[in-house]
Amino acid sequence: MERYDPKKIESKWQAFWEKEKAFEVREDESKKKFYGLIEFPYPSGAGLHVGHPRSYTAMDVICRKRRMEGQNVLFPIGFDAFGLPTENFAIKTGRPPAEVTAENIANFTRQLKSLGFSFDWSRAVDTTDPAYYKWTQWIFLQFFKHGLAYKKKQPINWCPKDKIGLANEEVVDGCCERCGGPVEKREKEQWMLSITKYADSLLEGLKDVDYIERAKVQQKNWIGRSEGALIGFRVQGSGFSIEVFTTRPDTIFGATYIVLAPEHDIISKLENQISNLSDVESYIADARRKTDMERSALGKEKTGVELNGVKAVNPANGEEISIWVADYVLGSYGTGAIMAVPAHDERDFAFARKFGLPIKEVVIQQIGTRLEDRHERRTVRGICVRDGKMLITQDKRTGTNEYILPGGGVEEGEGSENSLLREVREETGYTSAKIISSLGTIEHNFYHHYRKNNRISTVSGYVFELENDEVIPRTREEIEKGDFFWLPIQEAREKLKDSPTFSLEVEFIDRFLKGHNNLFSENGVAFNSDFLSGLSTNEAKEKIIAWLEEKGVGKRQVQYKLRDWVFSRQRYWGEPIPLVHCDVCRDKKYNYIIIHGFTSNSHIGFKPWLEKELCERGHKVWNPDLPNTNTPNIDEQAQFILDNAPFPFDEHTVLVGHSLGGPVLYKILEKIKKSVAKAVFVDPVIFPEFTDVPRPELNKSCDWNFDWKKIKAHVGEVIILADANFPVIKKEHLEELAKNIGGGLQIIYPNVRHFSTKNDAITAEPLVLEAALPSGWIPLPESELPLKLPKVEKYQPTDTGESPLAAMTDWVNTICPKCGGSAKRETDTMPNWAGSSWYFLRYADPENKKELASKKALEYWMPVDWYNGGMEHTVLHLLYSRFWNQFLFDIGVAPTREPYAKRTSHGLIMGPDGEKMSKSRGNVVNPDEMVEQYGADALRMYILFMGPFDQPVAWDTNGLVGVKRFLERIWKLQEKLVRQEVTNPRLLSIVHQIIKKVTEDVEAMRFNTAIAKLMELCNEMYKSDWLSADSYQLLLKLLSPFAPHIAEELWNQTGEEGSIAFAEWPTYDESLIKTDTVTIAVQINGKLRDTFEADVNLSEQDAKQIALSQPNVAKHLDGKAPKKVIYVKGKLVSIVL
RNA sequence: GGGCGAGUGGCGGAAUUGGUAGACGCACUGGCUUCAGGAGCCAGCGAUCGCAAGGUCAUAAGAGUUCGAGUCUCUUCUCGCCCACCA
Repeated sequence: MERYDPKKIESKWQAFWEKEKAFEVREDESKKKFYGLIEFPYPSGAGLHVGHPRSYTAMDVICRKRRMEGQNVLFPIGFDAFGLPTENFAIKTGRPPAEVTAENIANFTRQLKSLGFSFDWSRAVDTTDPAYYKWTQWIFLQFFKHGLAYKKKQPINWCPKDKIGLANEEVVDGCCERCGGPVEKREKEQWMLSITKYADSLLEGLKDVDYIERAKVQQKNWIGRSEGALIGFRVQGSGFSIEVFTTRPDTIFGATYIVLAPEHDIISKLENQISNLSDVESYIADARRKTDMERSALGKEKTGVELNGVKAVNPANGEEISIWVADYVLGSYGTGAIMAVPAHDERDFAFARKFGLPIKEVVIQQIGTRLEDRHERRTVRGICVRDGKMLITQDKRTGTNEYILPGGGVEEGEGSENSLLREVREETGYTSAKIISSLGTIEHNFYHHYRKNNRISTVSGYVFELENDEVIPRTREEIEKGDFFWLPIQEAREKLKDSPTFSLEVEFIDRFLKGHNNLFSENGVAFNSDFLSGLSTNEAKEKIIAWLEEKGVGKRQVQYKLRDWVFSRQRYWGEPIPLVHCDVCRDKKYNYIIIHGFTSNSHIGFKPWLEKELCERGHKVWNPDLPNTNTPNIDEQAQFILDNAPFPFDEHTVLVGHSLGGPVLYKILEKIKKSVAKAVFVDPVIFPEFTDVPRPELNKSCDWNFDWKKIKAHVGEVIILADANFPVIKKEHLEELAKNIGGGLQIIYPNVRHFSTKNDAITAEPLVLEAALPSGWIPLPESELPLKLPKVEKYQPTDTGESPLAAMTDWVNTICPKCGGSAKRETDTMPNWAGSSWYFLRYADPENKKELASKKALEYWMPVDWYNGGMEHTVLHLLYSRFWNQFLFDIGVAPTREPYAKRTSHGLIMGPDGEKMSKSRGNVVNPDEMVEQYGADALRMYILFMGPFDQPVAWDTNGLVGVKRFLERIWKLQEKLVRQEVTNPRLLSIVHQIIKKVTEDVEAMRFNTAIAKLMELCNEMYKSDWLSADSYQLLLKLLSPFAPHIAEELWNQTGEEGSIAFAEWPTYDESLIKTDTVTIAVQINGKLRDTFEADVNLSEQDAKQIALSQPNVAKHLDGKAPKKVIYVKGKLVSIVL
């Protein structure tokens, strides 16, 4: 027998797999497919470190096992190669990033291949390859054409060190995620992707996928959906109204002031009225200078300035309230303004306390359930403490001698504070009680034992002090009623605790002990709130929203924490954004025709407004009334427009059709000869099918048969706007229209439902105007993709923050693809996230030159069945790639809405010192050295054996010795091989147990225990003098996913031809797992005293008898008769003495 | 502050989900073998009492449920991760 020499056999089998193309796959309908995915690496100059392969090895084991189970396995690999480190390296050395990247990829490839992963290398992708990023650019253009990419000037996070704009997501604690330096705010025009439009869809999709719970929770938190209301607060003496978002509209009666974020733009509009403008302005300037970090520093004192001279009006009660600016309100969330309810919000409370603002209690805690037939009362309770003791009264009338707090009913016309002082005097005789603080109000529902009725009592609690010990004599009645004591506080609490009747008193004592400060931020019962009083928080929310909507001062609103995605980078090493800016196109004047809908006309809704806005910008507009509007004839209406239009239908014309104007527009487009510049469809009808009521007039209005080919040919740009909240026109129809006509569908939130009005009002719809106006941003035609990165001299971003591409005037100056005039290219590039947001789709068909991947391949392989990656990517990468996939699904490119059916995460591998591996710490372990010393198989096994897969573990090279020894023992087992068929029943049973365990453990990613079992099996085989070839081969098969090289070699040496990678995965036989005898434990009073061997089918009676007769048991019984004997079948006998 | 997770030998970690705690591996100790070894083989290895048989105590701490708890419930402590003025 030769020695086990990993170096020799590993290179041998790697060459074999490569030559045989063993792991290359194609679509095969006859087999069940399995798509296993790992996060493709960023090919850094440092090469692979020992942490990278954890995920790859795990997924390789799973894929190899699935292959042996007969599945058609796609296990691809690629490189996410755009990124800052390479660019920074280029800046330092002047070497082109493409060249450096190619070298790094070659090195990574060599390293990955040396570990024996069963990747399909023929499908490797590289995000920096123009053949790949052509499709990244193509997807961006689809976003653009569907109105989901827009440019916006806004404050962005700017890292002065990296000279790069950062997405909110990349800022951690106010510092740059990459370099750790502080982040500043800068105003910059940025390309944005409207991920917020997919917020609900991204949330919804989580329900159908199998992700580890943590990933789901993190995604949910990141999206941060909250339901509440938008409420307008009129500003006194101005035409303005401040809109606030709140999740607690039920507390509106307690809103005692308004707070604006320093960024809020209404402040400048109110300038004339603000009497302390300079104070306000300097506060705002201060806030702006501060970083997010400073503004949100933990436990920071609240700061703020009142806007003197202006007041807002609380729409619920008409009260005048003050307006403040404070940086505890964020400009970027909600409306950038809040209604402050200090009694029920911690932050508002702190602010109100600091600035002495009124605190009004409008929600109270509820104790007990309300009962029918009840008596309502207002009562008070007081806590008086002195020297660690508190004052307690005892009610003798009930016969139960119950303890209570001093207090009682509030008389008509008496303040609750006064009534407490009166009650104290009557019950105890103390005359010098003085109230020092409030404990809030509680609604108490209970049965009154003495009065024998149900009570609903609104109880106010107070803390009072006795200024001296003066006492007056109590009345006879009072003395008979009860007595009073001083009890230690805890003792008093104990006395009250046990009776449910006194949960109110206990709550007040607890509030007192916790230093209750009159803040109650939980749900409860509305109080002092006019028509809301008495309603539960949820009922009150519903009622007030309905009320606000009816009054027209507010509405229901869903708000997200998720912000749109800043998609621009002012960098070189990224995908160029394939747009040009053309001033000529932007400034061009058009002729507009506006076509109204069913039962409408030209002078209501958004149409007159749109006409005015367009005319003001120098365009010409024809906004006619159509004939036969109430019983429409679409063909006639189209003809009417064709006959009467004051403009020719050509490249200078833009058509806008609303609702039933849509079909009119299709008919016009069918008939015209030349192509018009643009068509804007506003909630257009496509089929006369509606989700609410039938509209028979519309069925008859035309043949509903349109020649989409012609229509498409007669229009340049198409935009379809749909009201997200208008279900009557089906979204599927709109999607179909978008597909037929090749236009962008934008699902939006117009100001008015269906962009129309019930009455004759004129409404503004800025989104319609935006869609109708010419844009200066012109997409490159798809035939011009990829737009390749030009070669530049310098990779350093400019100090103004522009991309190095901006200096390439030859490249920047170009021709407008639309008008042929001179235009400028966009010089921003895409962020790193772009290429990795869709790579899993490209793997399905990586060579495709016509599409990002063929429909057929995508339909076969998608979704990814199992995606494993790092915990650090469960928020952003996962969210972004789900967003892209959902969008691609919506435009008919991706076959499934969700890209990943299952997502798991591995724990990081730390350096030997327990710290995160990094070059700067000098604790990086290089896999090359490990392979050299111990072999790839040992390295793979150790990576999986070192600890639970989902938890971080520190690297320990010593541990490798153990698995290396194990492999050597496997190798040496050959010596025990005998050729003839032999059976060893004990071993056979163990083998089958282990097949079961390993099969289950691999699926559950419990690799450490799977390997432990393989070691056990090996040890068992070692104990035996001889070993059958069958058993040995079973072991080899189980081993092969973990240590494929040695498994191939030994498989071969046992006389098998071909690769073990496609041998059949062993199945276990449940009947063989069961053994004839079992060890039964005997416990006495829960302590193990003895064990005995017995037949599995031992009867209960026999088991008990044998147990009792065991020598050691008898000794412990000591002649006593057991009280009870319990038998757990096949496991133990438990004897109770 | 909020959410999630975890605390078991000298170390990494097992424990059929309520049933013999410490599988498997590392390190360590003793013995055998070898020219040699970061090699192999055999044995031991939670603490404690005992020559031993055997006993007692042990899964962060404390209480509870149970014939029986590492596992379930409550309280407390410690650590890790993520989020954090999100109205």
